[in-house]
Amino acid sequence: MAESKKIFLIDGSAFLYRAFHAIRTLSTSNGHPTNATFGFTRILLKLLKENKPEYAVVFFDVKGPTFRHTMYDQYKANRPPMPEELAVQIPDVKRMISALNIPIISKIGFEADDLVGTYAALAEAQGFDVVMVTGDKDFIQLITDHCVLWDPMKDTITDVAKVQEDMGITPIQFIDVLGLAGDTADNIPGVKGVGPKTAIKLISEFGSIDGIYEKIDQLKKKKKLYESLCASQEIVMLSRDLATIDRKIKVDRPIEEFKLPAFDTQTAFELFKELEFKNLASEFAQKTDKSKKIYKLITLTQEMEKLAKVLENKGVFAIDTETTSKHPMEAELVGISFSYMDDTGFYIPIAHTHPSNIEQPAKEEILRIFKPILENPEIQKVGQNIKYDYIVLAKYGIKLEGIVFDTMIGSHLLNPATRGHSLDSIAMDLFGYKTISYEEIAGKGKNQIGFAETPIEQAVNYAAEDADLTFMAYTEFKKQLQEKELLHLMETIEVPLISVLARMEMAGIKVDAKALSHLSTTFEAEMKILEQEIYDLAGEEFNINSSQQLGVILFEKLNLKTSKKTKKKTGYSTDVEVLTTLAKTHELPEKLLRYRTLGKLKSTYVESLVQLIHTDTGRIHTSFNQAITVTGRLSSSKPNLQNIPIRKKEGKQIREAFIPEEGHTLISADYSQIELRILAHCAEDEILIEAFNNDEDIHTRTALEVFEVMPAFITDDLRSQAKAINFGIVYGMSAFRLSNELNISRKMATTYIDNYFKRYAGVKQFIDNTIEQTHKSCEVSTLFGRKRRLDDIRSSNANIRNFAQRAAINTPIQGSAADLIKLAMIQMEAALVNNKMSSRMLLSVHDEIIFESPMEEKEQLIDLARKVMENVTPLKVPLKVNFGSGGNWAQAH
DNA sequence: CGTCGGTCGTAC
DNA sequence: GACGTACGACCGACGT
Repeated sequence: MAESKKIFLIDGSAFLYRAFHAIRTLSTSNGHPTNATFGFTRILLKLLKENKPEYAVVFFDVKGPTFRHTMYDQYKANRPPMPEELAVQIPDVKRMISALNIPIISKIGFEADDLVGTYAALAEAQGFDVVMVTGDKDFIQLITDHCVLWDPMKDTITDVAKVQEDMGITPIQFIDVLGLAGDTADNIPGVKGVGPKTAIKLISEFGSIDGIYEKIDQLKKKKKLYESLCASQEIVMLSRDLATIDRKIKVDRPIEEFKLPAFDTQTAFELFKELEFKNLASEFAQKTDKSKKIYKLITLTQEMEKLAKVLENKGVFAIDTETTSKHPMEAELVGISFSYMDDTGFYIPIAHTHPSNIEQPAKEEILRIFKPILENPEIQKVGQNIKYDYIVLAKYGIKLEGIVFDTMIGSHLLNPATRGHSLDSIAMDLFGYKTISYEEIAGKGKNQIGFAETPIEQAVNYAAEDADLTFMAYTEFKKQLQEKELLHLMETIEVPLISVLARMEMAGIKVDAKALSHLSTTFEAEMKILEQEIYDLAGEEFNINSSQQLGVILFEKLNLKTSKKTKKKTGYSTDVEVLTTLAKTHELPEKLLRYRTLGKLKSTYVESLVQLIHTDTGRIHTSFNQAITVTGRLSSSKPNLQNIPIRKKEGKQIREAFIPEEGHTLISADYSQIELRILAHCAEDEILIEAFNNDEDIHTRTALEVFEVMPAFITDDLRSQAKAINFGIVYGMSAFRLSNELNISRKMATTYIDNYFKRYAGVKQFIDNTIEQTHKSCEVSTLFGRKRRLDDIRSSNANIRNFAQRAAINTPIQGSAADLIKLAMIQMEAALVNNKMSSRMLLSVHDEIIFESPMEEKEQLIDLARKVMENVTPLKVPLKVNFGSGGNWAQAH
């Protein structure tokens, strides 16, 4: 069967708007919006990929009046002007279409619709099968046996049969449907009280508008409809004419011109890179020319000594270790690579197991030659996540000194909002360079091998490339950080912190494995009982952990009253708030809450903690990440030791399993009200400053100010309400949220907040200023110069904008606190060394540092930590640190 | 069998 | 819609 040729006619104007609204705010790092361009690109790529069209063309409306305006001066009169953020993207969209080598057509006085209609007719006449690519229902009228409509966003195809099936009419009759129903978006009136449904019904019954008016008497019994039809006959005719797509406009480009040439991947790549569509850029990247790269295998003693000499003379180089594991505490060295110059790299294999003729140098020999350089603080080292290499090398008795830069952290400081600062993405971003993937040398899936099993010949290029790119990225990032005034933060906080964190991770924290196993058994036993009770109450067995199944049981089977939907409206919410309410009327929710509490503790904490106890050290070694959070806080993972329970009784038992080494004690040093103190400093608020200067209880003070009562009347309850307000302020809380939190009326909550801002006028001023400034610069910064872009603050979507406004308030506060405690950690580490103490820093939990101290050093540690931490940096209010100590983490707190 | 979005819950 | 920042367990849909 001969395939006829296919052409895709794309309704560009419609997709511009749809893409703009479908995709949330998206912009380049300098604030240029790209959401519409991105959405449009996705549609076109989907089209190209799935349909591999031979012919295609994109049509756009032209700004200015069309023949429809001549027919009807109110045409589209209620259409608001195109949003500025969309308008500025039109050139990008057109460049993108051109980069994909798809022709663009528009014609003065006509809309994209008419061009589609005309070319559809032309193409069909020339024997094409036509696919109209649009989501606009107006195009239904153009559907024929050889012309269908495809909505790529919903992925639906509408043809003659589908129209018949859905509406019982022919496509051409749809014009009359539009004539009757009108179109509010285009300001076409239609018949009053007649919507699409009635219109379809009428047309399928009478065949056409003319048919209706010929037999209008039949409708007399439906008085209202009859009257409005009679009253608007003229309008209907006009509406019908306006809705009719012109299929015969004069066009000059022959269809043969819409035959698509293969498009230029390079141009597309350049454009995607410019627009910062990273995934697309990476997809379109050509294999970068690797011919100028010089990667060398080094195995002989002589070569190693020569390399060591060069590294020493250069004074700065990149280092990367290849190992057997992603977890540095588990990792064994397999090789080391170095680079001191763009486009070069050296690899020294150490422990490859793949059979080979290459003789690997002896480990002792390598260490002997390179140890002096690696430990020399005068010789500068840069790395990609160099904390990892620090820990690995430490295991081999090498104390890496002279760390001056980390490209992962550099990438994050420049763009904290993006996840993924891997060397691969950095290389792509900076140089459009596609690195050798690990899969390429080690395979993927379950067949993947460890690095040690890879052949040395392949490992050389992979490993040397890493060092090379790290060195190149270092040069570039350093320049960029300098330009953006971030280099100081890098050099005074982030870099010195690297080795501090490395030592904390190596130290780890001791856990009582027996206590944890005991907890596990206890929890499990109670859960087992609860499980059966829940099944009995439900009358059937189901997956208790599935909130979806639970929703059905609670709200459909037991008919309990639903109170809210889930955030994304995918089902019934069954969170703690809902279940607590339901617990008043039924036993099941109560049991479930208990089950959830225990399950959470068991699976998230007890079990994962036991698994992560290191076999050699018997301790838990978390990973602190410097390049994750948008505000500059650290994060902790594998395991996350920053969210170990503390508030509830059962949770506390988990904290009790964290214990000090024999003869030691755990000491917790906790910054008191760090965020509110920073707020006081930033806002220069008189009352806040005064309260902190007098070392007052800040929540009590807020209660006094907000509730306007005498000190003697401040109850515990009032104080905790004030506490909620204080927290809320830092997070930009609404009256809605506060009223929920405090279980008071919305009006009351508003009064409280008003009172707060009246009394704390400096805070009010600070918030207003911050939002205003951020709106201007699209950026916020912390006391120490850390920056976060907030393009969303200019969004036309109120939700997105409000979110950005709250982030604009919170980020300087949370971020400054993070900077401050990082600085404190750096100074503490130095102070411990200076005082030749054996106490160690183990953990940091945002406003708290955990130390492990020999019993006899406890008081000295507390004195020292107080001195260092409270004086870490001068603010307009004093800093205060609370200490606690004990035989486990719960006691220390 | 892996990935990914959604929901929930823990911390500061 | 409605309070900022994280990590991670589990479910269930979806793709390979």
